[in-house]
Amino acid sequence: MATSMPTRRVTTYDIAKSLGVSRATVGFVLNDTPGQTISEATRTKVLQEAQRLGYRRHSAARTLASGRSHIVLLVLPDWPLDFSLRRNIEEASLTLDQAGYTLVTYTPHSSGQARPLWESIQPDVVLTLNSFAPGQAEAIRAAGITRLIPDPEAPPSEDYIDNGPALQLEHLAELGHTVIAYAGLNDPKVADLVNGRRDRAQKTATALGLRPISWRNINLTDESALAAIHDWRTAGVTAIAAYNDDVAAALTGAALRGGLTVPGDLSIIGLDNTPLSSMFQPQLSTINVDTAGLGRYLGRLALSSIEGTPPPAAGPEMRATLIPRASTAPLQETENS
Amino acid sequence: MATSMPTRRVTTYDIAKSLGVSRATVGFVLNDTPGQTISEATRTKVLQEAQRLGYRRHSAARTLASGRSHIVLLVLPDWPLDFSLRRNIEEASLTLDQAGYTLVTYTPHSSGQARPLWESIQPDVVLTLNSFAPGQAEAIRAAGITRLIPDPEAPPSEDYIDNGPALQLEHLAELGHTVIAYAGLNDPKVADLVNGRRDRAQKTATALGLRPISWRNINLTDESALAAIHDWRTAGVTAIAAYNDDVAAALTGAALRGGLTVPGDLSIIGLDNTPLSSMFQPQLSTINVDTAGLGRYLGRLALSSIEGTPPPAAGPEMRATLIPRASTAPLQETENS
DNA sequence: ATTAGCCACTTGCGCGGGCTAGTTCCTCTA
DNA sequence: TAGAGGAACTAGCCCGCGCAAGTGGCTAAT
Repeated sequence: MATSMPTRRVTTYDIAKSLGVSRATVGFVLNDTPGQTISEATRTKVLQEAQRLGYRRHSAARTLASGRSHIVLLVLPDWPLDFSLRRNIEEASLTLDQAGYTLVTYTPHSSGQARPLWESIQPDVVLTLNSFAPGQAEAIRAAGITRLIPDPEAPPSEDYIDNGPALQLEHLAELGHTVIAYAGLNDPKVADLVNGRRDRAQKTATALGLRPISWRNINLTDESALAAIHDWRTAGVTAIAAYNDDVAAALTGAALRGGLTVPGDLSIIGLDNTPLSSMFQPQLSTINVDTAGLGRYLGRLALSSIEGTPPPAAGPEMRATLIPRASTAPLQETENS
Repeated sequence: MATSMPTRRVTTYDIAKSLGVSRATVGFVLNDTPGQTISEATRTKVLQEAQRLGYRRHSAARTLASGRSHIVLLVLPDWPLDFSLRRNIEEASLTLDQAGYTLVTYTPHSSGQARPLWESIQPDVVLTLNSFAPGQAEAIRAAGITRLIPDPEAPPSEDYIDNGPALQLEHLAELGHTVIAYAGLNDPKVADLVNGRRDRAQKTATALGLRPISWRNINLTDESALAAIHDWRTAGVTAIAAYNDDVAAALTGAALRGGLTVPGDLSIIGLDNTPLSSMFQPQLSTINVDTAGLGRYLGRLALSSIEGTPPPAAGPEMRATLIPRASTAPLQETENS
């Protein structure tokens, strides 16, 4: 094999020349440019020739000429990419891809990457899952990017996804529990999320006329979980809403090893509907979040922002739903220490 | 505030005009173009004006003109991004950044993203940590990218990092153990890694004149770990080398809960030197891998490939080192079933 | 006196493709 | 039979920047 000399890349010009048409025509075909009429014969000729020559668009040239990079940047927080998040991203990516956009994910690292990614690739939109860190939105704007989602100016619309904690509380209340605790995760990286969910739970409790829930952040260890359970038991707690399924699992495991029964002595409900939650013994009641649906929604949100169309309606399929299983049960009206 | 009319972006032309110099001069200053002599006065004038006008380079135009995107793409496998991997990436990113390149990470998702990232952003190099999946290298080449690391044509140089398993075996052998088992992780996503390390361990055992190690992949559950331990104990195994610290922790925990002592009855050594390993009780012997150093090395490797300079020497600081702690001990010459 | 060479720049082409403003040809009326 | 109108294209500018090739002025060497 000859060490393939730097064989120039195939351009629209090559296609045009070899077909005896103009570059513009080729461009129109390749982009399905609206408002252009191209005969079916020419269209297929161009497409075939492009295929034959192995044409691939030059994204940089396209970006330069059109002013749009067709790249959507998703700024991720520093949390571990768990099961549900990955599904979410994947689905958003797919949605965007179908519209000709590419999703790039990026985690700004603390140890100061000098040139943030949004400067290097000029995305059309920058997304984030929670909200932009202080100063971050300004930095992105300064790089010439005008479309940020969620809009840093808009008030935080906490409401549109995270109704999971509300469902947890409603479920437990419905089972007759009145003394409920909230178990967060003691990890600074997700502190914001934990606090957000807890607040949501607290509000729901108030709305339901329950007494204010007591909360505590635990580590995923037996000791930590047991200590929390011990305190809550002495305070008369009969049900726990957990930040996520991992926390619920830790609590349930600790409770069982500590000689309690679940849900007999203690009802515990998680959130996320991870595969683990249904394999656990007892199977954990939890909240299912349609991550795939959320991902698609995020993708459509980005598209609407780019194309200036009205934002997609948040479909009901995206609301969290309760998955009652074996770790929650009606309050037993028995001896209470 | 006037809804800032679409205020055109600042270009080198603007700087040049406002300073009364040519665009080229501005470009030379902004890029420190070698082989060009620019007076200090002009240089600072240009820099100041660029600053004042808020100039930011247009990456697409730069890519188009120069033929290089200054982007390095790191294709990640589908594993969870654990502690050490993140450090690794971060360090590589930093190294590249200092040379004016940007590292973008990307995980191809199974559910078929239509347009892989390397087509959308035309990176100068595509890196991967292990090796390219079958067909992947060809796909990348087809997109016009010529620089792949590791070179798919080169024979796998298994040797340059993963001497960790060898160290594990040597350590255990040195302590007098002769019947040693290897515990992998039963997760299809990391199967290649597991197999690679196990092979490495196996080879070392042979080289040391030990009898072939028996191996088994476990899940991170008590039952799975206990079952493995039980079988190995009946086979006379006195020491276990684990795929990583998590596996070592699972085994150690299970052994203790199963009534054995570690390292009294069983020596166990992990790999990765995760924070967990030193917090465990007993503290786990493990292998430290200089992930930060490896990250820097990867970055330099990419740079050398782009700039055509000879590849960096793999410094000794990148070799794995043994961290002997409390979970391994000399073989007890006692009753052996 | 001529030439060579350096300094500090400038001119201008081209990267690949989008897109506006034509142009040509054909068909269909009145 | 002219003219309107549309279908099916083409010409050519422009995007912002890199870079090769120049350009005039000046000094140092032949």
